[in-house]
Amino acid sequence: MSATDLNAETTIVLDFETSGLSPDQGERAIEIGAVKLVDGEVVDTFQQLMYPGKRINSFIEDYTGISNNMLKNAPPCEEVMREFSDFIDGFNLVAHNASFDSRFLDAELRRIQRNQQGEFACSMLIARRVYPDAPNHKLGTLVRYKRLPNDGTFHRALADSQMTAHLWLAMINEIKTSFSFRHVPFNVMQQLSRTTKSSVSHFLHREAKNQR
DNA sequence: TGCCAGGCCCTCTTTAGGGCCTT
Repeated sequence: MSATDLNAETTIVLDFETSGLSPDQGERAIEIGAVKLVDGEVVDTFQQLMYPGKRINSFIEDYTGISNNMLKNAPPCEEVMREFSDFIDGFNLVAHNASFDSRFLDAELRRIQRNQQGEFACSMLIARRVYPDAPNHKLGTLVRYKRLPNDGTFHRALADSQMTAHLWLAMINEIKTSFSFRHVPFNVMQQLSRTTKSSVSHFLHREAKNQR
C-alpha cells in the first residue's frame, strides 16, 4: 500500500497570510492556519504567526489585522515552517485559490531545505464548477452564499482555513448527494478542478458509476 | 529610472486581452 493510500482519508486545508502577492518578489508568509480533516471531521488545527524578517506595509496590516507589533515577537518563518512541514507531511492539501498558497508553501519550504509531496486541490476552481450561480467565488462570498459556519473573522489564517474546510465538505456533500457517490475521493475533487465546465456533469456521473 | 504575480477561464479566441482570485 502506498503512502497515498494510507493517508487517503486525511486532508489538510490550509491558508497563508503573507506580506504580498508573490514570493518571487521577496514577499514572505506572516501567518499559517490549517485544519486536518479525517473522514470529514476536524481532528486537529494549526495556527501560528511568524516573523518575516521585514516590516509589512499598511495595506497588509489593514487587510489582515496583523500588525508589525504582533509580528515583532513571533518566531521566525523558518522555525514555524519546520513545525508546519511536520504537520502536513504526507497528506493531501486544499486551499482557496491553491496556486497562491502552493507558491508560498513551496517558497518557504525551499528556504529550510524541505519540500512537500502531497497533492493540492483548489476549492475555488471546484466552487466555480459546483456553484456556477454564486455571485462570485471569493471565499467570503461563498461562505455567505452557502450559509457556512463562521465567526465573522476574515483574512486571518485559521479562520479562513476553517471556512475553506466547511466549503470543501459542503461541496463534497453536494456532489455525493447529487451524483449518488458512496464517498467522494480526493482525486475526484482534484480532477473536477481540471474538468471543463461543460463536461462536469458527465465526469461526475461516470466517476459515480465506476464506484458501483 | 522604472518596473513590479501568476494561473485559470471566457470570449468580440488560438497571431489576445482582460477579469477573477489569492495577500
